[in-house]
Amino acid sequence: MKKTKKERQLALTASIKENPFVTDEELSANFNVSVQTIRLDRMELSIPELRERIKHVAVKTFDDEVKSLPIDEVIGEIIDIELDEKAISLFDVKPEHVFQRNQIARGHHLFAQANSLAVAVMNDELALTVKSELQFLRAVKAGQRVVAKAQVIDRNPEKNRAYVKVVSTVDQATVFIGTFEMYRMTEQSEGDGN
Amino acid sequence: MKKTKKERQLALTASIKENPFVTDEELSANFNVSVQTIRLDRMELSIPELRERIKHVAVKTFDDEVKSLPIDEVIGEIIDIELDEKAISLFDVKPEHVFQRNQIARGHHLFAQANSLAVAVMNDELALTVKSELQFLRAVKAGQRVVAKAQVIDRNPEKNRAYVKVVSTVDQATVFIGTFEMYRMTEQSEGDGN
DNA sequence: CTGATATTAGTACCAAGTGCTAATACTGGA
DNA sequence: TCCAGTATTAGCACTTGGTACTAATATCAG
Repeated sequence: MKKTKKERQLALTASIKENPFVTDEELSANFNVSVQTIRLDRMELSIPELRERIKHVAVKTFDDEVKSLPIDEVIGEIIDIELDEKAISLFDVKPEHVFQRNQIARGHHLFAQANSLAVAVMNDELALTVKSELQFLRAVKAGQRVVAKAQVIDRNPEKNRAYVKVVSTVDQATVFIGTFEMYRMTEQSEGDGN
Repeated sequence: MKKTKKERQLALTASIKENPFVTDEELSANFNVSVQTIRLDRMELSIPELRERIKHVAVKTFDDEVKSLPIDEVIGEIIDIELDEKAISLFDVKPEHVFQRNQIARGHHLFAQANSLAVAVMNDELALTVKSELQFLRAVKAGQRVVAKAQVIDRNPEKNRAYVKVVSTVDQATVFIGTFEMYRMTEQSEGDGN
């Protein structure tokens, strides 16, 4: 049985977002409605026609040929944080994070999650990693969710240091342990003129 | 005065390369020839029509929109490698690798370069990092080129282990030192059924 | 001046639409 | 049950940026 207008329009939006190259005709076939209905839907949702959509995608790429995104600000999603104390982040391992050969996550992704969490938990203008010791205990595979828990275990205000321990687990099993010696830059004294 | 056919076709190719979004009509105006001439030129040069050109640009970007995020197979460019012995890679620090606040490179990029170099130097089907110790000695800024040198310093064939030391420098100054205990997986014995 | 090459013109057609009008279907409430 | 209002479908003219093809002119070289 057919979906309601609302459901269809939601699905339509999703469908086009996922594949901007789809024509009204294909959509009408997918949703078992007439092409006109699809057009009306697009109007209401103010989704431009195929050619415009494609053009936008193309222009976008043409523009940013420069930037080619790096790893994001924080790797993983921080779901809990108590500054200067502890923090937790989640990282979903996707196919692009693993070795093709055996689907095992590359070490630097686990490190990136842990390290950026260690940086985030510091209650400072900026924190830099000085030293770190890592143990990769268990292979993590694509599709798994890594939970990283960071804990500030020690501080040395005179030397502007803090020590953070990060334990990452998958389904309660520890897969990675890292300790980080962080250099904190709280003082704005030597800030730039900006 | 008008250009010869050859000149025009050269200019046309360049023109379209520079701006794939130009229509035949615009081109015909640019070169002071008829639209048909432009079409004939495109035929001879086998340059596809506007929409196809745009679509290709769009598809390209759409493709790498998916994969762009992961760090690539090897971070940095390997310029010299002696399997099981040593390897060297270059990594140019770009704006996207640094903290916005102070332009200092994020630790995980240095780690990623070093770690992937350590993996690469292993003469094995696959190598995984087991443990590692890192020192971030000096801040690296955007625009600098990091030279990472990996050296296999020890081996323990019975335990399938190897030890790799990576020293990264910028202008001869050491910025990062990492030691990696690697687990090697040479034996195909326990391979999956794939 | 002739023949080949180059250019222009014009027609029919296509895809993937927009914009508009009109008919039909469906659905909820008095 | 009927009626109003919303939803859906249909149909037609028109638009862009072309393709495919034919035919008429220009232009130039020997």
